[in-house]
Amino acid sequence: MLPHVFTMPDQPQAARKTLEERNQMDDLQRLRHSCAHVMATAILRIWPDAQFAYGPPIDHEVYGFYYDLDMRHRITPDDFPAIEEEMRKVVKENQAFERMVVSRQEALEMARVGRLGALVPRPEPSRFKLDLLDAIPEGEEISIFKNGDFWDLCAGPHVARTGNCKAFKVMSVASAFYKGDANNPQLQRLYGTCFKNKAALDEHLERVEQAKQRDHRKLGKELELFKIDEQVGQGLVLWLPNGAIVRNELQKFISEQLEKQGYSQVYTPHIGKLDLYRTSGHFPYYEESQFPPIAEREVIERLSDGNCSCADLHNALRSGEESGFLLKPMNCPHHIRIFDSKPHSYRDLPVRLAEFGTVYRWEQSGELGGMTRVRCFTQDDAHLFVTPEQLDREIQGCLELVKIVLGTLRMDDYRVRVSLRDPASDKYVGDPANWERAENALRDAARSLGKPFTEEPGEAAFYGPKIDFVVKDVIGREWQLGTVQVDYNLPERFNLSYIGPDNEKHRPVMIHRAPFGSMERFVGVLIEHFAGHFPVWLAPEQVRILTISEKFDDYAESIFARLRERGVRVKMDLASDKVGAKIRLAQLAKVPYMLVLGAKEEEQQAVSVRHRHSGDLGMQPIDEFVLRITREIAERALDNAG
RNA sequence: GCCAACUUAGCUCAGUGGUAGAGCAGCCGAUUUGUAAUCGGCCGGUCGUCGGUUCAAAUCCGACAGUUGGCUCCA
Repeated sequence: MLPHVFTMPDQPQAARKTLEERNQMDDLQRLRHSCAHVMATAILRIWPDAQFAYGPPIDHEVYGFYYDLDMRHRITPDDFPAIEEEMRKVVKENQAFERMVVSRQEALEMARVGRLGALVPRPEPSRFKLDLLDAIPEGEEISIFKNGDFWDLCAGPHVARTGNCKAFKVMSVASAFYKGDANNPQLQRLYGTCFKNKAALDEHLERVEQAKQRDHRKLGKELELFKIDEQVGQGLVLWLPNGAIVRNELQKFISEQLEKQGYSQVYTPHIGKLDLYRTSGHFPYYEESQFPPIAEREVIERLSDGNCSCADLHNALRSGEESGFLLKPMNCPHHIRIFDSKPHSYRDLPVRLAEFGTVYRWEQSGELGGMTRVRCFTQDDAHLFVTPEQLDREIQGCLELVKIVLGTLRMDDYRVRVSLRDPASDKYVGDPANWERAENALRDAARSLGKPFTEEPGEAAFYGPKIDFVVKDVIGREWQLGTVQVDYNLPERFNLSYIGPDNEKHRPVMIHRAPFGSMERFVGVLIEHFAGHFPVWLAPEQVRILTISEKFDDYAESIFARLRERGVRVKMDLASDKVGAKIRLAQLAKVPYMLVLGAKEEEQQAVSVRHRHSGDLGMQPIDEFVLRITREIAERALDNAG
């Protein structure tokens, strides 16, 4: 479950737009596309052997376009100034973008003599352009765009002159497989962006810089929320005390909601027998994304005595000849065995089994990062066993939960994706009528969220349709958080049943749902959502007491005790610093409330309250503050000041 | 997994072939302070690891590990 989603710029094939779509390309895209040509021109002047592939404008938070290329020189960020310098010259030359329609023959000839994506004919053919030409359907118009000496196979459209690309920046260099296929060679991908004017560019760069300040990896370190330790392992999150508080509060909150919705919470072990996952189909089908199986000591010893190799052991486990265990990649098999531990009447249904269940997946090393892509994570998982008639209502219930929790955190910047089956394919299990019903139920549920959603036929799993919640991180990457999936497959595989009113056995339908995905990813996204300024109920440190001088240590102790007794997470700063310094530290630690204590306060049994956003709130009786903060915590209120 | 860049004190970073530096944090002392940095001292690193080149390596080369940006993958 929990597919991680990564959406990047349109891949070439998908990018083949119709003429109409291209005409609708907005001004900014047109400008950026033109800037990509300016960049290519500049690169060729510096490195004449560059072979260009694709160079589209993209819809991305940070980047505005890229151009994929291949050449001997490896571009590094040190090269950016020189590239930009050369680009400025091209802009200054104010070359006209000229469109020229050619026949396929003519285009092929240009590519053969290396004239496309080039300043002059070259000994080497324009190999990517040749390939690109192949992809253009017969009968479609083929156009060449020229600016100065640079000729490129390009559908356009472009701005009038290179002089329009006034405000640009080369942003980043990375690599990309040609045509997005891992079997193809890797090209250098140079990202850049371009705006109408310098002010707009500067504003954009400033925004990108601001966004980086909220990166959960940076804040996670600064606020001591979590760490990933080299000695523990890649992709294995250590929740530090502060992060653990945030997670705990969230889990408490979610648990409360689960109770209200009639869920039963369960606990299950982190491993299970291989046979369990054979039944579920997870092993060895998804083998490459699981940690390798665990063999029993007795088996290892017996086989080693017979000179058995690692490969033999592996094969014996794989084939089932020997038994072993698997770190669980999903919680459903365990929950299914709980459901199946006794017979069920239709009157018992729905059975809703919930667990903050920890799962392990072998993600590729290059994909790991922060808390958003890890190898061990805890899902806010649950499995609902329902009759077909109950499906609609239960799906609705799942979305209710999402609405409540995301609403409380005011996280409304997500998109909803409904994944449906591909009508043309026959890979799907389960009765088509049931699918129809489930898809309608999911669609209705999505509609009830009151947010725009996309329907994506062909994206459903083979076992059932689903609805996903997708959010963006600070650098524009999309991550899937929650998911609600209907499953017709596992009840079959485990031969689940309930006794219906007709006294016959019936097959239940399962719903997998993890409304926030994993605690790791959710908290990672949450850190960025709040920029580390957690609302009081989530804040690891809710109040910090700052004394004016050591004379007030005793008074501080009494306030401290008072707050702690009421369950408030409070700390004291009794150092001999000035208040200004103490405030600075508390602000940097993003503590929501600071209580400044001096002579005035002690005299009147009061506290001077400072809020991290609103500043000095003045002096108030301690009782009043206790009331204020405990209410704020109980209500799970957000900072008014944001 | 692939391509590239990066890895120096707990943190942020300087140091490009000649015996390791700063600020912050920590500790000690002085100061007793009113809403975003009081002053001074001390402690702290076999420069990611291993190997190579060199009279000499944080610095050059290689392998490995980790991080970052992409690509690929993601039940």
